[in-house]
Amino acid sequence: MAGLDVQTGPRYLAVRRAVERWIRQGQFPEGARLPSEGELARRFGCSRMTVRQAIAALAAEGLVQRRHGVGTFASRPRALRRFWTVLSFTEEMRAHGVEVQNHLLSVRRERPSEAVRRALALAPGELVYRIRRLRLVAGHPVAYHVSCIPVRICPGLDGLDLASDSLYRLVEEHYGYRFTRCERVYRPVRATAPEARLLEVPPGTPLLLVEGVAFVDAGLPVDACYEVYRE
Amino acid sequence: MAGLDVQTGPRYLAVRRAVERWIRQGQFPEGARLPSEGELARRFGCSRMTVRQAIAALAAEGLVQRRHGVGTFASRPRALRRFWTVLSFTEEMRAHGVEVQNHLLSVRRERPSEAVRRALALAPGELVYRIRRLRLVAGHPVAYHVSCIPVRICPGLDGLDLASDSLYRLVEEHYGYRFTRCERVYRPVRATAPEARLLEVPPGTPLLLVEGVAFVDAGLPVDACYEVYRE
DNA sequence: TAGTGGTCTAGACCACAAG
DNA sequence: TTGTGGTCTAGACCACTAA
Repeated sequence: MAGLDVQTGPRYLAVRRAVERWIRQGQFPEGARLPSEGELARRFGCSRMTVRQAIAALAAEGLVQRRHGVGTFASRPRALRRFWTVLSFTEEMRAHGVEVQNHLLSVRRERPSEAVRRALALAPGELVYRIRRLRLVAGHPVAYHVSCIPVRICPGLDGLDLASDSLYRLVEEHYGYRFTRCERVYRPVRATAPEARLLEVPPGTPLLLVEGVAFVDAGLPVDACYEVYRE
Repeated sequence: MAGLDVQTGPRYLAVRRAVERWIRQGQFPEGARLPSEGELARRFGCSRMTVRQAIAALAAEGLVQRRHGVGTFASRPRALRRFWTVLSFTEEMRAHGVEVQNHLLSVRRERPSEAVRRALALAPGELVYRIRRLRLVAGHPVAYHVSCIPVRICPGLDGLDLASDSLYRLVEEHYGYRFTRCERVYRPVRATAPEARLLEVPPGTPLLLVEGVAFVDAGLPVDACYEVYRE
């Protein structure tokens, strides 16, 4: 009658399944308002707290959105955008509800290393901005990040607000590029002395090294980066 | 007296802050059992449901682990192990509390494509196991995955239970290897007709393509994989 | 003002794990 | 058997939003 499953198990899971079915089968298309919690409780013949438990699970999954004082709305299942956002650490963490502080250690015009020169296909003698940052979560350092970006491609990058915004977003907005591809290598390393100091771990602690290159539309390599992660 | 904040706001947030502080400051080191929910309710002068709301939030964050019938235990903020587990989709999803079903489409001994042959540094004429799988979350396909593993390195792989376990875990356990490095390329593609059919999207839908090679200790390439993700 | 979600209570019984 | 977390109730009042 109310659409509850015949299946056994906790009542809130039955409610959850029922509401999920409504949304997935299109009875509540994206953006539509669901019945209020009180109404659902009445329909399913359970208490409002039980309905809330079901709805909370769906909200955590991204299948519904709750708006205080307004209602609960059908939404899209967010699936696995995680991999996209490998491109942008800051945005990924924000999407997970984790506050990230980017502490800018330094940004300098430098002569690139041979590896970076090759990765970015630079002409001999060409300079890069070398951007060193520390990523902090809840005040604790979690990663040390070095990006190298050709001065020719992003002139004046050192004058922008690198501390507070996502580097990739900044490059996209100020220089009109769009990152579309990246290559990454993941491998374990042990913390060097300076890395250990920055990340507040003993030297030699196992870290994850991620090295990579990010490309924009035309296949142009724009960022050669080096990161080490704690944990 | 119970360590509740002076700060304003919902009571469950005060409880949450207090318990979080206990753990972060080491009063409950990793693995230690926290007071029971009833005990916490008594200490904080609130109902058990309020304590549960606080603990649920910490559990979602990974700062505590709950074990039915046993207790609640301090854990490590999981920080960013995400990147490690790029190596194993199944394990990563499980760690996030998402049930993944691996639907085995086929596993066959095949002659590899030229690209795979190069990636795996195969001798001419060498064969690979080509493992085609569909990843399902909540019954819906989210990714199509093709792995190629040299028959020489993992003989008899086609006889193992590829459907129910993580492929990498299986290889590590049965053949004594340990995956330590992987290379990945991420880029957007449009769904081909067969991919569209498998992932239940219209052909041409934007997908994320991840191509890569995974290596074991000695630097030996063991898996050349190709995956496309919805969304 | 009316209706919504957000918080909270003081109980209850069940399922699970371990001694 | 004991103690834990898991589920559930039938209310209550608050905070927010929109009419």
